[in-house]
Amino acid sequence: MVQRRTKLNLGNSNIISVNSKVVRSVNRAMILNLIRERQPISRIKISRISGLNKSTVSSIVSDLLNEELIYEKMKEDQNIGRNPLDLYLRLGKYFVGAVNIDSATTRFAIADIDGSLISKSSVPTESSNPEGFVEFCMDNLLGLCEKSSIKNLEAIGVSITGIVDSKNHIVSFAPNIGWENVNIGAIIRKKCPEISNVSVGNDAKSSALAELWFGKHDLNLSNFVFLSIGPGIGSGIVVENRLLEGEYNASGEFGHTTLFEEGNKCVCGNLGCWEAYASERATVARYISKVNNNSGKSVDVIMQDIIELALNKDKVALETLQETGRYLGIGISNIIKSIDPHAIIMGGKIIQVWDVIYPEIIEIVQKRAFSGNAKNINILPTSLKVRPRLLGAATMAIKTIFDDYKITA
Amino acid sequence: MVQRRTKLNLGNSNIISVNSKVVRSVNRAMILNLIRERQPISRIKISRISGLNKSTVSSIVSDLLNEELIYEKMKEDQNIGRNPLDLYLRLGKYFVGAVNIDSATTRFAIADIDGSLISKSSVPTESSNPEGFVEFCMDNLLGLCEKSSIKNLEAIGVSITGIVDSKNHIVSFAPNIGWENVNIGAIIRKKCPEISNVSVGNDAKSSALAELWFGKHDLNLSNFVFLSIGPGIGSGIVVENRLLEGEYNASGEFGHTTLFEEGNKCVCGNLGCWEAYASERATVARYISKVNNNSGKSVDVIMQDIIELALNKDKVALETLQETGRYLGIGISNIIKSIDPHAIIMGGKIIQVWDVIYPEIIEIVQKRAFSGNAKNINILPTSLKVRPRLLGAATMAIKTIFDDYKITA
DNA sequence: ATATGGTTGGTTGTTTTAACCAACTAACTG
DNA sequence: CAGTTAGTTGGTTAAAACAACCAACCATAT
Repeated sequence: MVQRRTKLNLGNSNIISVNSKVVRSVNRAMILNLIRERQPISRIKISRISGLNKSTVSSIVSDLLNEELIYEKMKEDQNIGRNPLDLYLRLGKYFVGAVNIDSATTRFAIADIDGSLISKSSVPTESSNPEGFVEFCMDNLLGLCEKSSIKNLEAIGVSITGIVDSKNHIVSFAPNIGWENVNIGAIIRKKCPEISNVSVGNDAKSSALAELWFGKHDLNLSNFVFLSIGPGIGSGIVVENRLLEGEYNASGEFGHTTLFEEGNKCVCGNLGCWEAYASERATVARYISKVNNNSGKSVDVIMQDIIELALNKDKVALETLQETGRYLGIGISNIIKSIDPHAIIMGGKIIQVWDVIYPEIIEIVQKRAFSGNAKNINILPTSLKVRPRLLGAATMAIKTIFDDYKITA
Repeated sequence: MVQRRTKLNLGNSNIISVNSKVVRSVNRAMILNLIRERQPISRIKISRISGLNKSTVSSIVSDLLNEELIYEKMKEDQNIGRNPLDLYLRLGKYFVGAVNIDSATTRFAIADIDGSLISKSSVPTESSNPEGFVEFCMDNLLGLCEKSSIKNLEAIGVSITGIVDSKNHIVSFAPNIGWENVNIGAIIRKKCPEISNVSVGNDAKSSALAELWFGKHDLNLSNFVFLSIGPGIGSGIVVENRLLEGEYNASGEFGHTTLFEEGNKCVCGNLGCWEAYASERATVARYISKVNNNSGKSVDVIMQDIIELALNKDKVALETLQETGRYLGIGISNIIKSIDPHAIIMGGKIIQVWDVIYPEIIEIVQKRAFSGNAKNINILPTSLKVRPRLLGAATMAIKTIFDDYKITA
C-alpha cells in the first residue's frame, strides 16, 4: 500500500501537498472503490464516471489485476459492439481480522474484503489485565486463521465500548470494562509486528462505518446517524461519508444529553439523560416496576425476555416497549434538528420489535419536525445481517485496504 | 481561477479524479492559504511545512506574484545566511461584496481579501418582492464600489436568516422574511453576469465561517460550534475546518431541540424548545413577566435595554440574564455531548454581558460534562470586531478566491 | 579593510511520474 | 463488411522532484 506524506494540521487548513504518487494513489483508491460499490463494472464505465481517460483507467486496472485485488470476466449478452470486460472484487485472497470487545463477550472474526465473515468465535471478556487480554485476543484471531488455512491478515480492526482515540489506537476511557489509556495499537504491534494496519474504534462508530460500507438500503447513505441501543445508547455520526470523531473522540454521546430536567438518574451521574429513558436498561427497569406494581411480587427479566413477551402479545411488555419507542422518538427528534441527517439507522435487540416501536417513534418525530425537508427523514433498522459492532471492526480493517487520500471540493 | 472537474457523488465515495491541473490547483491553494494564515512567511518555510520541493514552491509563488495576490519584501534582521524574502497577501487589489439580509435590516460591505471591510452601508429589509429586493441589493453594492473607486468584485457573498441550499444558491425557507425557494444565485447572475463567484449561506453558518477564517483566539480552531443568540438561536457547526451543512441544509438547529417536555411554547409550534428559554425573545419575555409581577404595571423593553440595565447593576435584569445563562448552559451541555467540539463560540447582543452569563454557563456545563476531556471545553464570546453575519457573507466570497480542491487523508 | 569559509534562501535545467490524447486493434452485431 | 463499442499502445504534456548552482548574508582570520 502507498506510503503517506506527513500531514500537518496548521490553523484552518489541513495541509497536504500533492505529488504524482499521491495522484496515483487517489485515482487508484477511487477506481478500487468504484469496483467495490458498482461491480460488475467495465473499464469504459469507470472512465465515464470518473472522468479519467480510458487509458489511465486501463493502466490502474492493470495494476489492480496484478495485485489480485480484482478479476475480470467477459460479459456475454451485449447488444452491439465489443463486449466489455466486467471487473469484480477478487475474494479469497486478502483477509482481515475483526475483534469486538464488549463488556461481557469478546467476539472474533476473519473477514474477506467484501465484509463477508469467514469464521467466527468468542470468549468472555477478561478486562482486569488489558495487555494480557489483547494479546490473548490476538492468539484467538491467529487461531481462527490457522483453522481456515489463512496465512496472514492484511489488517486488524478492534471495536470496543468507550471513548477511543482512533488516530493513536488508544482506548482513552472505557468505564464498562474499566480500561483507561490502553494503547491497543502498541500491544498489537508488539504481539503481531508483521501486521502493519491496525485500526481501533468505538463500537457504535464502527457500526456506523459498517452500515456505510455494507448496508443495503435503497437510500444512498452518506449522511446519517447510527444509533446503537444497548444497555446504554451509543451512536456514530456519518457526514459526507466520513465518521465525525469529535475533538476528544467523544462525539455522538446523545445518550447523555439531557431531555428531562430533574428526570431519572442516569449511570453517568446526571439526571434526565436520554439513556435513562430509552435504553435497554431503562426499558427493563420500567417493565419491572410495572409488573411489580401490578402483581406485588418482584420479577427478574432481561431485555430479550421483554421482547419475546411482546412478540407473544404480552400487554405490559408491549406497553413498555411503546413507551420506549416514544422516548426514542423524543431523542431522535433532537438528533435530527442537531445534525440534519438523511437517515437514522438503529441497531440493538430492540429492532426485533420494530413494528412495535416504529409507529411510536415516527409519530413523535413527525410532530416535532419543523421544517418541510426534515419530515422526509428515514428511520430504519440496521440492514446488516451480522452483529454491527463485529462487522464494524472488520470494516475499519477493510477500509485500510481500500482507502487512501481523498480529494474534496 | 482554476476550473473544476465535474464532481460525481456516487454511493459512498465522492468521486473526484485527479490530473495534473488538479494537482497544481491543490498545491497553489495550499500555499496561498499558508501565506494568508502565516504571513510573513518565506518560500523555504512553505517548502518545509508543506513538504513540497522548494523549486515547486518557487514556481507556484511566482504565479501568485504575477497574479498580484501576494507581494514579497526582504527581511532585514536575519542572524546568519542569506535573508529570506518574506511573502505577504497583497491588499487593495481584489475585493468582494458582502450582503447580510436580516429580518429588519440588510447590510452591505466591500471587503478586501483579508476580511477587512472597506466600506459599509445598510437599508431596511424589504421582503415582499424577493427578486426586486435582491436586485436592489446589488445596486447598493455596486454603488458602494463606485464610491470607493473599485472597478469590479471578484465574488459576492450573501448571508441570510433561514435554511439555505448553499450548493445551489437557493433560499429554501426563511420564515422571518417570508421567502421560500428564492434562487438568489440566479437573480444575481442575471443582474451581474460579470461576477462569476456567488455564495449564499445561512447567517449563523456563515458567522461560523467568519470565526474560522478571521477569528483571533489562542486556540487552533478547527472543530467548533458558533452559537448565534438573537431573537432565536442559530448555529454553525464546523468539523475539521468545514461547515456541516446537513442533508437538507438544516443542521445546527439546536434552538429547536426539546429541553423541557411540555415546556414553554416556541415560535416553531412545539413546546420546550431551547430557544424558548435562552434566546433574546425568551429573555425579554422573562424580564417583562418579572417586572410586571413586581410592579403591577406593564413595561415594554428590548434586549438591549435589559443589557444596559444589567451593566448598571439592575437587579432584575441581572437575575434575568443569569437565568438565561443557566438555560444557555443546559443547551450547550447537550451540544458538547452531541458534537464534542473543541470550543463553543457565541455571538449576539448578549455577549456584552459576558461576565454575567459565563459563570452560569460554565457551572452548568462542568456539572454535566461526563468525560474527562469534555471538561476542557472552551466557551468563548466571538473574537470578531465586526458583525459576524456580515463578515460571514464576506468570508464566503473570499473563500471562493482561496479555496479549491482539498486532499484529506 | 578584505579575503574566505560557512550558512541559509532561492533559481535553473534535467529527470521522473502519471495523466492525456489520438490512433490503433479487438470483438461483437446486423 | 460497415458500424459500433471496448480496450491498448505509443507519443505528448504538465507538474513535481532532484541536483547543481547562484545569491546574500555572517564570522573570522589575515
